[in-house]
Amino acid sequence: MLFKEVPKNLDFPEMEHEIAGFWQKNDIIAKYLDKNKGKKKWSFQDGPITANNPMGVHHAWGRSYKDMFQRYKTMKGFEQRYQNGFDCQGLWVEVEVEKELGFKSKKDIEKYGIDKFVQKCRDRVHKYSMVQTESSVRIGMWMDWGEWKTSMDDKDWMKKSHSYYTMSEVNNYTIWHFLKKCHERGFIYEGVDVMPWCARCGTAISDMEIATEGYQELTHKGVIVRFEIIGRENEFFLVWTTTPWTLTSNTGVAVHPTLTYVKVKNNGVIYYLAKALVNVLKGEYKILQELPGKDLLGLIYKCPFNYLPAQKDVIHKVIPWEDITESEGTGIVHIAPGCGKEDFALGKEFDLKTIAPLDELGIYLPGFDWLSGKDVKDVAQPIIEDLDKRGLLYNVEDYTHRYPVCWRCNSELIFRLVDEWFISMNTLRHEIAESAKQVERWIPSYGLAHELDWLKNMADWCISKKRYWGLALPIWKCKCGHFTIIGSKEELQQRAVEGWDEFAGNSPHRPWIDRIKIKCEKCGKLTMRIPDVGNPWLDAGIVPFSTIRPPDDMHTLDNGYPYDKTYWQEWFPADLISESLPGQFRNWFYVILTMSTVLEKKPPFKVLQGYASLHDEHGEEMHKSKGNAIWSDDAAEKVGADIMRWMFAKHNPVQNLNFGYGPAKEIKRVLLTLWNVYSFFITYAEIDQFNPVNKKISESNLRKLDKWILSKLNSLIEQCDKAYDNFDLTSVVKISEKFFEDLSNWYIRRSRKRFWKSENDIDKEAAYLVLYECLVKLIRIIAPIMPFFCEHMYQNLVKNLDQNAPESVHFCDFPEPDSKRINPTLEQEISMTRTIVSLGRAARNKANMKIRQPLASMTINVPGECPGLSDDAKHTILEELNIKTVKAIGTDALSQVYMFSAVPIFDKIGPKFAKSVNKVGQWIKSLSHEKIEQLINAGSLKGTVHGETIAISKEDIEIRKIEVPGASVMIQGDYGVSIDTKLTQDLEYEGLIRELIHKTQLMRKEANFNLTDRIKIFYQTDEKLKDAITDNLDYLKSETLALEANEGLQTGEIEKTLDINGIQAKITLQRVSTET
RNA sequence: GGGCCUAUAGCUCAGUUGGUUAGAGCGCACGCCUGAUAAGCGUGAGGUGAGUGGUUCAAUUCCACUUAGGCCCA
Repeated sequence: MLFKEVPKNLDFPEMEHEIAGFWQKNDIIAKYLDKNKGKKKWSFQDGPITANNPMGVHHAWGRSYKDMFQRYKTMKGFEQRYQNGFDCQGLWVEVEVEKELGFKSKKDIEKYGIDKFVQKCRDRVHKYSMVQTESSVRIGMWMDWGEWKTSMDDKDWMKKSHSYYTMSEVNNYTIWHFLKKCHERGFIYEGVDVMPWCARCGTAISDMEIATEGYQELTHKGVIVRFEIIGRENEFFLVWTTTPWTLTSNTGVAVHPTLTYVKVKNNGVIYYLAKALVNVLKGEYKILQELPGKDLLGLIYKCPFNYLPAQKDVIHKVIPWEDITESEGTGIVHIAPGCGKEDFALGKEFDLKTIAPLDELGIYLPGFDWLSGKDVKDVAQPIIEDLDKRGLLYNVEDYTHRYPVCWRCNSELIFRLVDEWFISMNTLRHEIAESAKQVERWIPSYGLAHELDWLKNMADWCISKKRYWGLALPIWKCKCGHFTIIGSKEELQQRAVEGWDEFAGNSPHRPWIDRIKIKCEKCGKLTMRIPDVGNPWLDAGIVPFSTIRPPDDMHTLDNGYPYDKTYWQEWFPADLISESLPGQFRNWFYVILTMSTVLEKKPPFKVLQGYASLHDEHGEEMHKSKGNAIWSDDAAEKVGADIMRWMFAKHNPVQNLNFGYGPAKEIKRVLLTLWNVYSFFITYAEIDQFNPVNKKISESNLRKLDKWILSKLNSLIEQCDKAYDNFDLTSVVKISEKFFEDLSNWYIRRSRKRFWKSENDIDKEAAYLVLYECLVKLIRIIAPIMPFFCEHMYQNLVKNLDQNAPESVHFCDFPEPDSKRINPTLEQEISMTRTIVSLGRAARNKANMKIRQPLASMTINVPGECPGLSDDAKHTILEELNIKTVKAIGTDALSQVYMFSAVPIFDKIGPKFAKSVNKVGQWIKSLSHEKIEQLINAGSLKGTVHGETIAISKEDIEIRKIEVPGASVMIQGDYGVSIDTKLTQDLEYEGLIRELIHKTQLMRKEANFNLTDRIKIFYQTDEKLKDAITDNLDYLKSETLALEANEGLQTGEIEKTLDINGIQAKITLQRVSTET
């Protein structure tokens, strides 16, 4: 056996497991990683995946891109780092561990012990990084994984894995270095701000984190409250809010200075509100006065909760605010600077008092009377009742709006005044924008505009989190107010006055790091580290600096940035990053640009390739809670990794991808075309014992068809190379699929007889060699996209025969196109031939003439500039269409098959002929072809209708072309085909015989005869078919392998009554001999 | 309110120096092939290219505005 037999229908997952076994057994991945050592470098920077859960199909999408780009560059001979990265620290891991342990709040964590909790977080990362590595390998992602199946109590597991981990010492200390640089430029400050806050997690949620799923449609109480104006009797502001709990901290109201407000009398009371919003009033009202908002400025009022101790001595003012809209509420906006972001900013600007009512778990602080100690979640209704009791409630209604929720635990966020640490973006934002502009290419190109928009609008970066598992912010703050930022482990050791011994040997995490005390530079007192941990985007943002270090020594502090930049410089900046678009402009892209700008004043990547979101097959977002999420492993086992990868690559990355098993089936069908080609080749090459080793394609033996497919093949190589180089996988897939189609539906279909014939001549060998060439080149083109499938074919087609060939298709170079083979003229000729054939089929379809019925002749119309049809092309067309001759070919060949007919345009002839219009219309319809030609040539035509002479012009009629009887015509552009549908007796008889042969073959199959069994045919039918059989007896016998065909009835293996083009025929088949 | 993206067949989407007649897959209908066969192939129907205006000899393509949807920000 030359080749391994291949199954007719490919089971992708099964094949992939077999190939994965082969790779493992022969250490293929390691050899692949080594292949280009010492050659020119191409640098890919992996954005870390959070090692917190199994991989979803959305991860598989992105990771497939990363793998495909790197594989292509490997085939092009570049040395790469193949470094994968895991994101480890942050709230998302904590939340999962809390769930595991059944914790409800931060108190549970403190009770459990921070050290144990942190260890649990570490373990989770360890576990899921292994799970994700396995899933990545399953989908064919070849990275430098190192040793990754480590036991949970292996202390060195992180070193054994070659992936980077953002919780590593190296990563954390490099962030310290960055923060110190920021501090040296004065960017770091501790600020008070109102932040979105999750009371369950007990932490601020940064702007960056309120992502798409950070909002939910929620219903709250919208209340309208009366604010009594001081110094004006019986006059009130009407103020609307959806967060009654914030009324306790109200210190002002805002009006739009130029909008029109009204003073109205309603139920005997005077109210103020925006004119456009008077429909909120209940009952009758009378407008007493219209006034611009600015006329209300300077008034003071009684806050509804002025009895609370926290409100003591507060003056409540009216202030201007231009962002007020007339779309909802009352146009007078309640301002609580301690409970809202804009409120806080306005409060600062207009010197309002700030009252912060809640502690970090959302409980009212002392000073709020009956509310103190109550949970903010539970106070809306009591507050409304309290207001009502005191006569201050004007109205209350349900109000549904999009409201921010915690993106991890789904709790409603509140806005809370907090002390957090920030990096100021005042000057930095411009520098980052400059870096962004230096990026060579954003794919898609709108990326730069998008990033710049974010940079223009973003707030200062809040880097602190009041949590446990994360970067220990290296900030030691003294009671005197001074703070110190430590930039490295070394510096920490030098500065440590207490606690170093306890800390040494641990990673720079809580709680160990918190033991260390240093001396305040200013007052000399011992100071503690602030308890906050870092925002996790610090962790991911530093990786262009912290992770580019010698792969055999990833964890030594001083052999990489910033101590020893030798290795780092060879790989920085990255040639490519590839990540999901929607969130990353304000996340990863933003933070790596920021950190790189501070550290190196330039962008850390040259090209960014981004992609949209993955949805389910109905276009819905995937959520675990919704039940429509799909794990990568499940998808791989169900449809196969290569099918997923092909689907991913085919998709336009800017669009959301709808992933599902339905779409996967479509992909499989396309790939089965290629599989069928391969399986066809194997089947026949095996029969003929065709061995391509040491054989070369000889130009002189090639047919036109061979030259054509070789031209297509080399165009394909050229175009795919270009597309890959452009990171445009969509094009690679689309033009490859077109090639599968050309190869299968034209090259093989037209070449079948060459493979079937019994003699092994040079023509047959040429066909084998050409098909072989196409297959082995093709698999090298698409190997980066379908590593398993291509490996399978490679092993069977190449390695199986040639021990000197590279061990794996993934060690092969990307094919070089042979431009001499590319022949556009030939490609055009075949394309023309195929167009004509398809028109011929359409014409047959229209006339209801199946291919089996031979026809006498056809006429072909071709465009003027076309060089005419070669004999070869003509022959192909006739054979494909089962037609005897071509009657005419030319630019005007179809003129004879059409007749003109005219249809009156009544709009035109109506006014001309008034009452006789119907008669004229009939006359027009009856005009002959020749008369219409006259009309066309002369522009007008005279005639007699009911004794009257009339004249019509060209414009009065619509000219239609109709086919002459006996022809069926199809036109497409300048191409046209007319087939002669008239049947002579010979043609009819031949058609009958072919129908009979076809049905006899079906009977042979049904009777389970072997392909080579000889038979006898007995028939009983009418005269016409009998004549037809007599006339074509030899043909019938040779096609059906019949020794005899006789009239009469006999018993046999199978007997049937057939319908042969409407003629009944009783047929019996007898088997005469059988070969085994 | 500002920025970005999108709008093409029932569905999912292609379509560039602006140029005859806007394409594909799926689905649907009809059919072909029967030596790749629990496969393969073809043909057909289906479009006022979201709307309006502009630039141009010519606009799905360029520009402006409007509408609808999506994303980001305020």
